Parts: sequence; C-alpha cells; structure tokens
Amino acid sequence: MSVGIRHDDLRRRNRAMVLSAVRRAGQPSRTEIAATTGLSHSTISAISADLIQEGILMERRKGETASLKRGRPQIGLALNPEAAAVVTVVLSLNFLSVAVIDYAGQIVAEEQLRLDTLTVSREKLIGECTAIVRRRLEDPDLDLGSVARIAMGIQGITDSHARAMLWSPITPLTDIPFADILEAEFGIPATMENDCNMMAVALQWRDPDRYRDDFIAILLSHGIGMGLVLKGELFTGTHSSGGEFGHMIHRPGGALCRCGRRGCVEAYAGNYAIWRSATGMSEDAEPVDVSDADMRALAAKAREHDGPEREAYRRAGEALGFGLGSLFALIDPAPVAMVGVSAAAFDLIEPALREAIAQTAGGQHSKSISFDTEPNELPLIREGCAMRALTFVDQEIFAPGAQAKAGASGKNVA
Amino acid sequence: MSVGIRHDDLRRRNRAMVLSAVRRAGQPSRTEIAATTGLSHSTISAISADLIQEGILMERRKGETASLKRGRPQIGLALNPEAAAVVTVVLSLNFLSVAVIDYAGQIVAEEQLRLDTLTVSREKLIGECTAIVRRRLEDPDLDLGSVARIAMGIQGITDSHARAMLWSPITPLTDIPFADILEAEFGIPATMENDCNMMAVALQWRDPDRYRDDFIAILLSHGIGMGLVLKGELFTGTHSSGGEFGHMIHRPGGALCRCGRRGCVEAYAGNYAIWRSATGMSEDAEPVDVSDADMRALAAKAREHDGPEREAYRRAGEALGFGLGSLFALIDPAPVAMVGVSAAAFDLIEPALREAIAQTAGGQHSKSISFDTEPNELPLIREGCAMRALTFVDQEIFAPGAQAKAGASGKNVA
DNA sequence: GACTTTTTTTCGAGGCTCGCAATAAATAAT
DNA sequence: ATTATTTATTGCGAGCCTCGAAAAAAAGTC
Repeated sequence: MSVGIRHDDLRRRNRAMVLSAVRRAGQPSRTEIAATTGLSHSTISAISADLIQEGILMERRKGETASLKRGRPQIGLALNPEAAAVVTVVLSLNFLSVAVIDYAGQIVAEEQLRLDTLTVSREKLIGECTAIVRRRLEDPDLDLGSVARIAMGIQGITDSHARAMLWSPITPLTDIPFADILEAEFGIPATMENDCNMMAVALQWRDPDRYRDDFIAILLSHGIGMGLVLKGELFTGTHSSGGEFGHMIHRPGGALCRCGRRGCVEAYAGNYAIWRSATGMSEDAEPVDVSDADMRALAAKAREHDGPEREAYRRAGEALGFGLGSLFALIDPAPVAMVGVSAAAFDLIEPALREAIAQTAGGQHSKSISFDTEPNELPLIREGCAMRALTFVDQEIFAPGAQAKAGASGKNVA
Repeated sequence: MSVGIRHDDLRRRNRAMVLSAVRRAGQPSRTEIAATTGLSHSTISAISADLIQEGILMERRKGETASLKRGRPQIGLALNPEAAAVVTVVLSLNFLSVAVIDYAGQIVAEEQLRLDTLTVSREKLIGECTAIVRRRLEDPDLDLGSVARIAMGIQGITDSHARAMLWSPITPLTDIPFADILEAEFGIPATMENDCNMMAVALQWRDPDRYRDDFIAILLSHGIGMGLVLKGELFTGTHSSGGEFGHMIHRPGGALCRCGRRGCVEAYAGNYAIWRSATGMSEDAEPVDVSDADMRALAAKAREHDGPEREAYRRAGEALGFGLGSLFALIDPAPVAMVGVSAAAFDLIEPALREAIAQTAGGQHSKSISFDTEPNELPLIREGCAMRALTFVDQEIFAPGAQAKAGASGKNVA
C-alpha cells in the first residue's frame, strides 16, 4: 500500500524540487531557491552543480539588473533549452495542431492542418496524427535535443491513466489509445490528456496568483467541459478524466443532450442548445453543429434587442448557475475561468448565472465569486500540454541520474 | 510553496509508516512490515527497536499460531495500549456521547447523556460538553496514559481546518469553535470533525477491502450528509467540511429545504421531506422534526400497501439518484454506504434511485454500483473520531522524538 | 542431535543534508 | 585608489539514515 521513503529517493526528490523552483521562478538564484525550498544553501549548491554539469540547468548572469543591491550579485539559474524537447498534439473539431517545444518552454516549430474529424476514418485519423508528428520530428532544419515526451490533448473523455481517448464529441470514433499509438510509433513516452484539464494547467502557469490552489476552468463551446484544480492538484475522476460538469443534471427529464440523455447542463448551455433555443426549435431537436461565426452573430443579435436570442443566453446562464451551485455545494466556491467562443458572450450569460447561483448552497458568497473570460481555447490547451509534458520531463531526468541525456559521462563533481 | 525534504524528515516519516502498518495490520511481524513498507529489514528492525524502547510498540508472541511454518517464528508487534489515550465526543440531536479510547483502539470508558440541543443555550451547550469530558478524564477509577488528543464529531458544517462548528441542524447556534474551547479547557489538542466524514473514516477501517480508495458514505436521516473518500484521502471542501451533497440542486426552484433554499436533494429525501410528502403536506411546508420511530412506522406503512407513503420514498429515491448521478458525472461511480434511519428503508428507495441514476452520465455503469446499508450512524461516527484521533497521535509521537510521552530518557539504542 | 528454514539483529559502507567557515564578487566609504 | 562592508556561493567535516551481507536466534525435520 503505502511505500516507505528510501535513502536514494531523497536526492531525487530534492533535485525535482530544484527543477520545479527554476521552472516556476524563471531565473532564480541559488539563494532564492534555498528560500523557497527550505533546503540549505549547501544542498542547493551541490544539486545545482550536478544539474549544470549534466547540462540541464545553465548559469545566466542577470545582465539587466545591474546595480540594485550591495553584495556579490546573484547568479541566475535557468533551464537549458537544449536539455530536451517535447511535442504537443492538439486535436479539436476539424483541426489538428502540433508544436515542438524546447526544455525552457519556447515553441521551436509548429504545424497545423484542417481535417474533417466528424467523418474521418479511424485509420486516417491515426495516420494523420502520426504523420504530422513525424514531419515535425524529422524536419532537417531543426536541431532538436532529444524529444523526451509527447502530450496530446483532445476534447472529450480520456481514461484516468491518460492513455486513451474514450469518447469525443468531435468524432464518432471511440476508444482510441493514442498514447500507446504514439509511443509505439516514435518510441517516446506519450500521454493523452483531456482538453479542459490542460486549460486548467495552463492557467496555473499563466496566472499563478489567481489560479493557484483551487479554481475551475469551464469550456463554453459546442460542449461544456471543465477542468478542476483542488489543493493545487488537477482533479480527475477515478476511472476517466472526470469533471463532466456539462453532464450534471440540471432538469431531470429535460432537454435532449448530445450525449443522448436528458436535462444535462450542456443541453441548455452548449452552443447547439443556445442555438436550438434561440431559433425556436424544440428541446427534443437533435443537436447540430453551429459555427463560431454563427454563434458570434447570435450573440450580437441578443445584445441588440430583447428576444428569443437573449432568452436563450439567459437560460444557458441559469443552467450553468445551478450546475456551479451544485458543484460549489461539494467543493466550496473558487475562481472560475470561462473559456471558449461563448465566453465572449459571457455578458449575456452572467446575470442569470449569478441569479441562479445565489439560490444554491454555494451561493452564500456569490458576490465574491469572480469570473474571467478567455475566448480562445486552443492556445491554452497547447500551453497546458506543453507544461504537462515538461514537468514530466523534470521528473524523469532526475530519476536514476542516467538515461536523461546530456553528455555527462562521469558523475563526479569537479 | 513546496518544501524540500530534509534529512531528519526521513526517519520521522518512516517511523510513521511503521506505526501505520502496525495499526492497520493488527499484529504484524517485522518481516511483514518490511514487505508492506518496502523498507529493508534492517531499517524496520532499528525503528521498531526504538519504538519498543519508547513504550509505543510491544512484542507479542503469537500464542495461537503454534506450528505452521518451519523456521524461526515471527514475533508480532502490537500497539502498546498504555502508550496514550484519546477522547471522542459525539454531539447529535438531543444526545451527547463521550468515550475514552486507549492507544490500541479499545474503549476504556464512556458516558452518554440526553440534552435538548434545539433549545439549549450556547453557554449550557459548551458547559455540558466540557463537563462530560472532564468527568471522564478525572475519573479516579481510571488509570489513563496521557490523553493525547480529543476528536469531536457533529452533524453539520465545520470549517476546513477542523476547528469550529459553523452551522448545524441540531441547534440554532452557529460558529462555535469547539476545538479551541476544548484545547483551552484541557490543554489537549482537539479537532472538530464533520459526522459524515467520520463515518467514511470508520468504514475505511472497518472494511478496507470494500472501502479503500474511492467510496461515498451518505447519511439518510433528518438531513442528508455525505462523506467522500477519493484516492484514499478524505475529501473536504476548500473552506468548509465540504461535501454538502444534500444541498446539491435537484429541481431548481422546487421544494423548500431546511436550509431555506429550494430544490435541494434534502428537500426531497430528508426525513422531514419524506414525511411531508407522505402526509400530503405542501412542498412549501416548514420542515419539522420526525422521530426515528415515526419514520420506521412510515416505512412499514409504505411496505404494506401502495399509497402516498410509498410514493414519498420513491420521490426520495429519485432525488438521491439524480444527485448521485450528478456527483458521478464529476468523480466517477464508487461504492456507496447508506447510513442512518432511512437506510433501513433503502428497499423502498433503491428502485427509483437506480432508475434515476441510469438516466444520468454516471449511470453508464449503474448496474455495477453497489449499495450497503447501516441503520445506526452513532457507532460509526465515534469509531471514525477515534481512528482520526489515533492516527493524529501516530504522527505526533514520532515527530521530534520527545514530548510524546513514554519513560524513554536516553535515546541510545542498547 | 545435526540439519534446514525462516526471522531478526549486527556491522560496516555509502549517501545525503546541515552548519560553519572560507572564498568570491560586487558596492560604499575613506 | 584602496579598504571596508555586504551578500552569494562553495568546501569541509559531522551526524544521520538506509542498505546489503553476514551472523545469530529460534523454531521444525530427519
């Protein structure tokens, strides 16, 4: 069950702490690292000497900060971009996007292509994914460090081990073990991540002040998804990627949801649901795809004058509000980021949402709940995949010292 | 933020592992402990020698198992009951119960009294609680080891630091910092725990096969409460005790709940809600207290013939089912234990519950979701408090070696 | 009674972190 | 220009801790 701590774990963990501190802080000095980790200066000195000698970290004199303090100037430590690289693959509706990212987090190459995901065959989908990655990896213009990990993000349900896509709204195909496929193809460790979880990871890196320990990222798009961070950790279900906020029940037996059931939050707040309601279609009408442009036009019309369009957004807000209220009954209120095309229409959604939330158990502090919006989900998803892959690398490089890469043959510190 | 691992932490943690292994396994040999913790035999030997010498563990020849295996017989290690003691205080509707428990988990003394919690004054409530604890602690018949911790459990909302009762259905009083009060009164560290959380903790110890990593304990009584264990850890909200399952929204704007809002699960499934519905009262009728005997009579009538009583239980099942369905959308299905007086009527509730759950996202595996029932919540709550207090002691005794107790003056191992 | 088997203890080796002292590298003062 | 001051980093020895191998202990088996 629980495993004891061995002696060698100690150094491994502390190396991980140092790497994490550097990745988080950007260019901290040894002294700063000692302060944030609580380890002694000697220890930090020893560990960073190892890491530099192995080519994972590098010293960088802080050129800019010339003369602020009196004593010996601090030497900034930075991640060596060439220590490794990772690949991100983001598959979304009709769109496939790949990026190569160096160890310091900078994009060094990318490629995108359109692809009819709703009708594509299984073979073709897998083929396109591996081909695009192969093209980026074999680009002769690019002098890559060893690529250490691939992180793939997709809208839909993934299994809890981050190995396979179980179900996705962007394709009728199910149960594709992308992680295994990519690993077999390239011999590089890979994971299959849920898009909303990656959005949450990205927010944590982008704005650690606001998104630190507990927060929620909600995707308002064709479907409704959620990424949840609790106590600083990404929360996933016990079997699947979890957090199927969009399929919490808003009205038992209510409107038809894309998932085939009735009354889900998504059946009132997804793009298709807003469209269905705004155009006077029945709640039982089959969900249809609505383009982002159409949604923006709809929002514009709703802002223009009161009518069925505005009412549709109001109902979406109500569903989201009751869903959030039920969620807050379980986990207490937390900051929320609204992401995706309908986040741009959040002004139309917010009043009804707040009104609904105030009627729930979580609504006691409804005034203090704050919402942020970000209309474009793709960059967030890619960023999350990148950070996820990189932190995995951080925790593999230090493991048994070897196998990471870097020309370090002798382990003795000079 | 994140803190590095110091060298001295190592021994502390491994001591904790050994204690935890012994508490869990009952009477394991050193060899078994080495196997479960993954530490070497030498290490276990050294640590257990320390613990025995400090009076925390004791050797116990396994008298019963005379001749099974060939080699040197194993020596069982057991917790020394006299190493410490803890006190549990359980406050429930009109009832206050205290127990003293030795370090090995056996009850050595207890006292219970009736008390009109709905009308009692703040001073009197606090006074009764401290007085009953004092009587047990000062009992001259009892030769206690040093009492190392007090754990108090109460139905209602507690703060996330386990210090105070924020709100409870059993009294109109709010915000009583019981943990601080008990600490000030007795100079013994104390915590204030939520009853459903303690039920979950107790289940984890009672039946670790069924209730291990992920499960749910639901209290079906006057109110509806929940204790949630995820990934082996008790899940609490970020600010309060969390898991207010009873106040997830079942029907927006629906029946009046005891909390003053409308449409909560509890407003359909709490004792008062079942009663209200069975007796043909309006959904807007003020919640009233219903005795356990009345509820049992109601269940009997519902079993006898179809009618409003049976329909009331059906509606309760529906509310619970949709609530669980929404919950399962977030965390994936898990085993459920139904506790409390209405758990005895679970036969009346289950069909509608399963039907509702099957209509939700979590219902994909509704067949495999299994329910257990336990009509009596009090023993569970006390057991949970006891185990919580004892595991806290486990993690305080090893800390800086000293201050725990035990006559160990010299630290050198002979 | 000698041999096997299994458990537990002993002992030396190797690692890790820490505190303290020493060294390095800048600015401020004279 | 030189010395003093301040702050950052490194070196070194001490003290723990865990591990592996071997020894000791305590049974059963032949």
